[in-house]
Amino acid sequence: MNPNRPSSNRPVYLKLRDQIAAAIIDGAYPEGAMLPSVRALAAEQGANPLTVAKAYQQFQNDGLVEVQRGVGMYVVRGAAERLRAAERETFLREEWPEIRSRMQRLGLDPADLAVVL
Amino acid sequence: MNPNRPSSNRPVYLKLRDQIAAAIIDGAYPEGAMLPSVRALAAEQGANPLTVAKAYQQFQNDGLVEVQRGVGMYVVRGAAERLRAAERETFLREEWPEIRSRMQRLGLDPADLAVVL
DNA sequence: CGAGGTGCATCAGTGCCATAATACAGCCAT
DNA sequence: ATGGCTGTATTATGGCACTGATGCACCTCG
Repeated sequence: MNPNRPSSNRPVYLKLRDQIAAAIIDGAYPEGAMLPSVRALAAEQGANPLTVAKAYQQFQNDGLVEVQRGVGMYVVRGAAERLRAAERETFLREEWPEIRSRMQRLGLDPADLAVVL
Repeated sequence: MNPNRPSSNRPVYLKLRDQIAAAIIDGAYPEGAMLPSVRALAAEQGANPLTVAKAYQQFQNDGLVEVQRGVGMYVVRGAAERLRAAERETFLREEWPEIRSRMQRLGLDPADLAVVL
């Protein structure tokens, strides 16, 4: 009834990007470590290597990942914290206001749902 | 830096749909009242009439709006509450879990942000 | 010097979205 | 009845995002 913002029909490269970002923040990809190669991650996720590359792209643009051509991509020092700070900033500025007003309209209170975990 | 879920580059017909839904829930389009005509709303919003029609489409499919051919479209009795209930349901089931875990990863607590209004 | 692993550029295909130009069917007030 | 308002169906078109297949440039290791 409501085709709103389901993560399902979201572009694959964005889902991958979120997933990788989460892995970096959580330390699943530690700083200094090498990321899975585009082909490896593509095979694992059942996606196209180029789609994975597109997901990786932003991280190197933002300087969170260092590319050694012919070798691989490595997580830069301080990437986790920088990434978290940046994501937090944009979340609060662009996403939360809409979510907040939307919940308000629906008669929901974030404080009540906070405990649900 | 983060092209995540900006309402900006969302399809027009979906933005219109959300906007109309909000107007119904808030009572800006009271029950029994006639909605703006496709052409009128299109002109006002600078969109194409067919795009507006596409936005209206779902509401009649869901029986929240009644069409009187040659006259206009009217908000059905009980539409506001039914709409709110449906949106609340899908929000809690599909959107909130992701938001919740995302905030958790970023070190944010919904309860803290609730007061900000 | 190859072999096999990297990332990356190029080109092509597909589908959704939005717009446009008409045209039609129904209702209503003048 | 006629003009003017409703929603709707049709067809075509341009743009853009997403995905995909292929091949090339680069590096490391044995």
